[in-house]
Amino acid sequence: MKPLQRPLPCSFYNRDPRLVGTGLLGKILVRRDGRKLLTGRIVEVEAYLGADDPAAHASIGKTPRNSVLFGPPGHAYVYFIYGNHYCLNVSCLPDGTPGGILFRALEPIEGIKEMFKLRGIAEDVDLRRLTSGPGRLATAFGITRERDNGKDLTDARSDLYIADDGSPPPQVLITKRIGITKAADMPLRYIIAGNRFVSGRLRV
DNA sequence: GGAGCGATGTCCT
DNA sequence: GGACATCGCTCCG
Repeated sequence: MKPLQRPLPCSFYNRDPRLVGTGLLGKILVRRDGRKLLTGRIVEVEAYLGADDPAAHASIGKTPRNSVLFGPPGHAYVYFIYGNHYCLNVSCLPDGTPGGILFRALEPIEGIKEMFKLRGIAEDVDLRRLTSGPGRLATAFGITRERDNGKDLTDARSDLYIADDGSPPPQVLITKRIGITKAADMPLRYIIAGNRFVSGRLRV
């Protein structure tokens, strides 16, 4: 672990997802894959709440699939969507109260060559296509439900965690969430203003 | 560069 | 049986 890179503590996630979401921007997602180190700066996230948020997986109540969202804060909720893609979330709020943050885009930092390999695309492809989008970043970091669902993301000894590298908090832009049909107007998407690695399509 | 669409597995009703 | 927090390809401009 780098000197300036410390995992965010459990208490960071033990709050309203809206606060966790803005707080996560600029932080670092770290993956250890054998001897390979993959890191990326978080540039786009979305908040998903509980019973009051029809778009949230937690809104239908606790099921085997979404149980991590109802567990203790700071844990990875990984689900499989559209028969093709994994998506990474982190649980928020205390044990028993659901809520989470979806990771939508990263700015790749270390292990870029390995990310291209995991994505199965040529290395001359635009860097913005590497980790921009929830499905893409999960693939680039080798994240699957089988491997990572339920993992504690506050543990630096884990092969997947979230770190603070001490960089100053970025300017945050808030928009509607992307790619959902229910509660599509809630302003719960957070991006780093002006960052070129945020994902593309802005749905009306 | 943007709209349209098919692929495809899993979970819940 | 249908919905789904996506992606990459086609086709059209």
